[in-house]
Amino acid sequence: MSPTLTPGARRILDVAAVLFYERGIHAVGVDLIAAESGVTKRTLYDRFGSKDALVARYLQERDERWRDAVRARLAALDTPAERVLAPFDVLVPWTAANERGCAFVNAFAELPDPGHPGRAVIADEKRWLRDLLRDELAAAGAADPDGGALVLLLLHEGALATTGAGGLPGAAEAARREAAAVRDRALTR
Amino acid sequence: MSPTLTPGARRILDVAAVLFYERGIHAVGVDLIAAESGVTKRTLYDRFGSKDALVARYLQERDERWRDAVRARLAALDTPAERVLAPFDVLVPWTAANERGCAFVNAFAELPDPGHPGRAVIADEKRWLRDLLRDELAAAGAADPDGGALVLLLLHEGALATTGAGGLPGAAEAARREAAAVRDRALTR
DNA sequence: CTCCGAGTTCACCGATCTGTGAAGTAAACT
DNA sequence: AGTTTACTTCACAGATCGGTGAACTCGGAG
Repeated sequence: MSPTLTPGARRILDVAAVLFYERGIHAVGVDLIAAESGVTKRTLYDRFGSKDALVARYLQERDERWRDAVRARLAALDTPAERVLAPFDVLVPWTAANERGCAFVNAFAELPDPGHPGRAVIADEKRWLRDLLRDELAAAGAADPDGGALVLLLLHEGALATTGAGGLPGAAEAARREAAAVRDRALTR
Repeated sequence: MSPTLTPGARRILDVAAVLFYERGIHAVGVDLIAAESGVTKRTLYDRFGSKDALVARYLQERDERWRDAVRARLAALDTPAERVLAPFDVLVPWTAANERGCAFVNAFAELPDPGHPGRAVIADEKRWLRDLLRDELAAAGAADPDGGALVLLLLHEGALATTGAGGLPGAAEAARREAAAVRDRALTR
């Protein structure tokens, strides 16, 4: 999938991922990214072309890492009912390690232009999760997979927002508990 | 509380509110705000002191407007059960008019410095809503007002995030329906 | 030996950023 | 008449922004 980054490009992307998430996209300049990567700005532009493209790559890689975590959790779960909660299982440790909320929501806040290459990545990420929740609910035999998936999505996104801007570290656990209750109601009825 | 803004300052704040929300805080410069307000940059600094202070004022005023809307809704509701849903009643038209998500979550994404004057406003806003939900649940006789308030908060914030970055305009209605179900369970048990 | 990819150094571009200093104007208030 | 309030004009500062051009080094592969 990704055409094997050069060592320098790898470092740039790792540094950019941390800085963009921790400090925001607009607040972090290419000069800082280059300096922190032990690389010149010239190399950054030779590898990525533009800051916008680098931002898109950052979001893309973060999306991949998160999907891999969800897929890994799914692979460890057998019963359809358990599988519905897989994203919430991942969410608990994820929010503990990422206290600045959802990187995609944050990026959305900073990228008002719908034509920005990063916007497509954001849209993909949200759609992927919603589709996954819907499919798992359907596989578990829920009466209204679409409606249920939307409610679970609300809880998921709410937990991310609430751990970030809300400053409530326990939000993910609460979201997981409530998600289980929503699932049970969707299955028994 | 607010010491009656001068006409110029009023225009500056109105323009800044739109631009900050639509395009982001870092992306909007003071030159643009001044120009769009029909005011010179000098006036902007004479009235507000700094961009950071202007940002804080923008958040503060938005917070006040939103609280007023919730309080107005509360004033029109009688039964304790209805009152619990007041923030969700406000949320439906609010999200329809503000398609770029929660201004406070967005601002949080752009203001990583905990010392920024805007951060206190963000924290206040979230706490106010959580306390209100808790108090209304308690007044309605809920068994666990704290736990219930957190779940309702998750749905509320989830709806805002999902209408914004998620691009799902119907999220607020779904959140309101689910909030009603959560409330009913909290009251009957 | 030669070529190429990866990365370096360094100077530079034009634009934009927040913020300030000094002086002047017009109207309203006392 | 005098003072205050609100705002203007204009020039300027210092930094930082994203992005580029040209030439150079170095190691590995053919």
